[in-house]
Amino acid sequence: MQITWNQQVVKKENKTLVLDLIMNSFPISRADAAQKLGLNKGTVSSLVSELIDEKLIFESGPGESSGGRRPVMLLFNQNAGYSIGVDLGVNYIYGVLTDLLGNIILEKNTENPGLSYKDALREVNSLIQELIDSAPSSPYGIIGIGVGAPGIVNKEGDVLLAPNLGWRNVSLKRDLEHAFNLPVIVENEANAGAYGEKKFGVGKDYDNLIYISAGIGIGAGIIINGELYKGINGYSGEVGHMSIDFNGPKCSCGNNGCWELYASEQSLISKAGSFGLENEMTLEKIINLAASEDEDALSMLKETGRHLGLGIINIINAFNPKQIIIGNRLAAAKEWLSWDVKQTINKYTLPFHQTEIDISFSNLALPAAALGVSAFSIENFIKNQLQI
Amino acid sequence: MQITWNQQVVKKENKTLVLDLIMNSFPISRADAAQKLGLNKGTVSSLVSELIDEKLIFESGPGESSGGRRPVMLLFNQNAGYSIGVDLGVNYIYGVLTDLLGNIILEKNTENPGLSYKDALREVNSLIQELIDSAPSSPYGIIGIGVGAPGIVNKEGDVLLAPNLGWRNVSLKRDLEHAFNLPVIVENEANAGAYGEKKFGVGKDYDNLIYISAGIGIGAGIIINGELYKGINGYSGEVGHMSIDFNGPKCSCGNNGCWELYASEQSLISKAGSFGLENEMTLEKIINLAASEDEDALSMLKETGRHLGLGIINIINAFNPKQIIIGNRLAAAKEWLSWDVKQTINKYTLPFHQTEIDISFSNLALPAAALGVSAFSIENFIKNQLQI
DNA sequence: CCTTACTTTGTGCAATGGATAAACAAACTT
DNA sequence: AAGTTTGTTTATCCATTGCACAAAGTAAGG
Repeated sequence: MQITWNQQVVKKENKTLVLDLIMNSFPISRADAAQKLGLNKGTVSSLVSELIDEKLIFESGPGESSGGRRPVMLLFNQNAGYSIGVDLGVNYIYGVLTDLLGNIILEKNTENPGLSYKDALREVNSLIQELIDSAPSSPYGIIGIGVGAPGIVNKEGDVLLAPNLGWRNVSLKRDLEHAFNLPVIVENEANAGAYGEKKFGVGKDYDNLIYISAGIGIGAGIIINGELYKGINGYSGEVGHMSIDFNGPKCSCGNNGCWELYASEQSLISKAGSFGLENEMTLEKIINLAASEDEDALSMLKETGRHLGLGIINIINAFNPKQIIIGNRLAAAKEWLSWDVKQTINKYTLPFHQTEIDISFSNLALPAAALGVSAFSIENFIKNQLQI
Repeated sequence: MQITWNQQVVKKENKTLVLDLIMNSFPISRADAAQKLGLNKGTVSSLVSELIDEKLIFESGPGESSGGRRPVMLLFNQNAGYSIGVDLGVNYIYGVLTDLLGNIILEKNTENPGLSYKDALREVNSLIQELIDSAPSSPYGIIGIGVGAPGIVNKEGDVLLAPNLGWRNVSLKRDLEHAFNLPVIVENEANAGAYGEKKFGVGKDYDNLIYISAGIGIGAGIIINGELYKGINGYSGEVGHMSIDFNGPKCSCGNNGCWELYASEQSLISKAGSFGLENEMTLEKIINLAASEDEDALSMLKETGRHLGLGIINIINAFNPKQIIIGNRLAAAKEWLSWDVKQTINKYTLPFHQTEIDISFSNLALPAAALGVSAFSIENFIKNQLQI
């Protein structure tokens, strides 16, 4: 049995169009919406009155006249409910409570939670509970929880492997759903970041982009036609284990010369060792050294930039995206990486690709991963809400 | 102004569903179609009668009774029109005339046409004209022409660069449209092959696959959710220039250690040189040597298989597809490549990927590229036909 | 300041057209 | 003869549309 098409579907789709328009270009009048969407004024009026009944939008009062009757402006009711987004890091848990437009209402951070799944889950639960407790009252309450996790996540929301946390086959989504009785979405951290950047960050203007999450390891989130592409099982974007040197050193994954051995935070720290710098090196220390013009730090970063660029070239050749966003921890070193990344790409990419591609870095002030998963929850909620 | 939804759209979509069903599972009765699609019997009856009027389907007579009145079976009118697909190779032009189901009615081959664009275009024109002239008469006649070309093709159907033909910036689509006054589609050869395999070949059962066209160079066609993914400009799938060894030899593209320096037909022939085999080596000669158990040929092929596998691992990690199809010239050496390709992938891929992925080779009896572009033309035609 | 003509906004209502359910006729099986 | 299956017909439902219209504004002239 297939999806069939009938008038109910038409109505649902048109209602979605109207709501999307109000969400994206507010305030807007009924007449303006009708004209922009190509729908009849009456149709828009009737859909709008339903949306008002459902408390998803509201009338904000009269707008400016353009030579006739003053329009009644419509606003999306961003406080109709609240969403929670959690970025589950290796040594932190960061959570946000957002309104339905993704504006941050409240943020909470837990440093150095226990590594074991049991401990981490307890911390995540208590952080989420705090966020829930401090949410303002609203028609729909908390509409869902999104979590970004640093590992391989299947389409059922199980974390199959999170090497840096030592987790294997944990049913994170199911456990959280049981704890809170709310819709839960669990996504790979790179996918979450990709969507966060696409909705709220430097990827706002593009619908085809690839977000490179360069942290301890490297992962990628792939946005095609404005939607996350997850592959057949949800494992797409494992570009950290793309080999760029098949004669290179062994990687933990079994392959040789994986990209993340050359261009991740981990690799940068290892390079520090070979440069004879002190042990216990961190990305922050390296950046500080570079800021004070330390020659070794500068050339380590230059090399990392070149290696980042080499992998990005491979990605560009395969996907032909409109934009590449470099995010996560290494984005903090933008100032020292950017030139070498772009130079490498310009030098070694087919000329056709170069003219049109945009290479950007994340703005670290934006918690892209947490906002991305929060946005997923919001979209699910709205889709379900308009279902009938 | 956006696309808006109304009853006409509903009708068009339902009509498409009915026609698709009849195209894919024929013969089928009205009642059966209604049940399978979840549409009302009356709706199906009315859509079917329109499709019959448009000569896209016809009644083939009574079928088997299942305990009551015998059904009237419906068939897709595969002879309502004919489509042309051309595979433009480096030293051949191969064209097919197909019915609307992609069955080959006639094939024509031109060996060693002139290399210059002017010469090749003249040969292509005359081959297409011959196919047109021998098409049976039909309600819609020739419904379109598809061409697969070995090079970088943008979304406007210009061949921007075909290194092995020496073409640069030729407006192939426009020139053919002017010559025949028919809808023309020009696609990259790998994209054409991918779609051909997906529709008619070993990819029939899958909707997420990557076709590796391993010929003189290497390209890939990417099928996501049953549709060709072309990237923002149409340049996706340039995986031949994915570097698998950034310290490796220089490639003509400017990069180092590109995959096609290790795993293409060209590279295999070069390897022959380093093994001290005679000059003027060809893939066919190497295969013949391997068939007679020549040690050098066997180990050359083994190495090529391993190198093929290494690049495929990178592709799997990035895309997480359901299937990889190795096609074009090197597929002829399947017997000597298959084991090493699969072995390499098993050894070096993350275990999650391994369980579910299907690694296949093209069946060379199937002219995938020509059939793929022919299928594109057919789909365009049907989409336009149902537009009103 | 008032009047008049014109614009723009938003609602109400009949018409349109496509899907649906149910009744029904035709054709077949048991 | 009774029951089944197929395909058509008919009345009904429902969402969009176009148009009329009321409400609420602007602009210009006296």
